[in-house]
Amino acid sequence: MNRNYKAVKKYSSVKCISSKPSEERIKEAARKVFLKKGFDGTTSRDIAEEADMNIALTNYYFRSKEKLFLEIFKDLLNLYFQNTIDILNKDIDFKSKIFETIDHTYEMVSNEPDLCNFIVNEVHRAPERLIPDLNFLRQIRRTKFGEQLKEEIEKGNVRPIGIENIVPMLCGYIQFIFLGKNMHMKIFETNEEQFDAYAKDHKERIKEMIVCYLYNH
Amino acid sequence: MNRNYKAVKKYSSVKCISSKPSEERIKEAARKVFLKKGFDGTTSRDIAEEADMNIALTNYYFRSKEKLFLEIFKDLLNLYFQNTIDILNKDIDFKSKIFETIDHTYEMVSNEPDLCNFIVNEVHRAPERLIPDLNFLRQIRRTKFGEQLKEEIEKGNVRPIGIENIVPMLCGYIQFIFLGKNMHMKIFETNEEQFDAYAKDHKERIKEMIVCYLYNH
DNA sequence: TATAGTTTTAAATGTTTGTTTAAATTATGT
DNA sequence: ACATAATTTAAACAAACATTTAAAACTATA
Repeated sequence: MNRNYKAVKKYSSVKCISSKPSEERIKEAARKVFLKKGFDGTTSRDIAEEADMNIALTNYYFRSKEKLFLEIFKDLLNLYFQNTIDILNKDIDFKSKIFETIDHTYEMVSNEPDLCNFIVNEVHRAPERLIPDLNFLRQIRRTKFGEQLKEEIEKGNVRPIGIENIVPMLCGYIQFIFLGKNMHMKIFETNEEQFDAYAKDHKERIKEMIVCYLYNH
Repeated sequence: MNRNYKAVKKYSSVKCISSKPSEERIKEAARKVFLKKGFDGTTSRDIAEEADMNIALTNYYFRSKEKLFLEIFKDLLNLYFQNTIDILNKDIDFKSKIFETIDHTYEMVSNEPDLCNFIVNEVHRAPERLIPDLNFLRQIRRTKFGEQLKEEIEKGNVRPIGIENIVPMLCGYIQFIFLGKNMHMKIFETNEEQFDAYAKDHKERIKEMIVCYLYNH
């Protein structure tokens, strides 16, 4: 008997294709459970149960819970950052880019409500997990948006401000609203629908506030 | 033998005084570990080790890990909200109150760097834990600051905005900066000292931004 | 259809988990 | 000093944990 066929990648990729559905099902289940419960709160059995598969398969395909987590984490880190970086590099004017970045962040956290909490918490608990993706993350420091910002400041249109201050404004402020969603709903006794309306309104306020701050100096 | 003397509170409080140091030591250790690792990431043995005490004592004094957590959680929820509520009820003018609230939030998260992440994450994972403290939390909806805001809006000084929109601006925006501290330090390759300077600068920007937004309409 | 390659399974591995036990120790009131 | 109450201890508990095993069940192909 030879275990870890898949894990050690001993055989041709052609053969592996046949295993794709199972491997994919585990990843999808793991993604779902990790997002909801975090690494510490998730057990291998949770994942197997969610995927409706034998417990041994998670280790057969991914060798360990940690390695499976790191694959999911990498994907989710991409989902969290990649589109934003792309928008910041787009060929549109400065102010539109501000609005689009805020809108995109709002859409992202609306569509994947646990993503923010997951990323923020897992990075906080174990920041060393970021190291393999550091080069990817550092892209945020060198975007077309950064050049545009510099231009606008030099022209005197926009007040002096660094990229490290403005990006959290575009991405973080609306994220915080969703990070504290449950808290907000309890305090203000609202349901999901009412919260969504509130968040949407708040998003527009953030846009106006940032523009107001940048252009009035 | 009679176990759970302390836990079931069968005997006079005079006797219990002698146990205070131990009970307190466990609470302090638990607070420290829970803050750092969260509920799921903390084991009873972590706490006992941190307190340098026998494992059985956590259950002797608090009956279960869950009950011990809920005591800590209650305290930390208070630390997270009480002072802010007090400031919002203070007898100072509207704009000073805005600045003081932001400054206080900044001090709070500086002094207890894990507090924000802890509250945000634990409430997200198990919002039902808030229920015993709901009345306390709802105080935020009825503060002197709310009345002052209404006045300022009626006078036409400040743009129309609800308490549910303005309080997250005062508390949440600076919190987000600290929630993503590790992420920020990795992306921008800064050390603790540099991050603190950045956060302090950003705090002042938030103040100016909010005032700019509220008073220019 | 025989065979080798691959996937899935039930069962077991040794740890670690939260919690409990009963005995040993310390403190208290008289 | 003594009896009783309270605290602390080492050891054990069953359950849950991540992971591994070896055999069984598939699948592809020659």
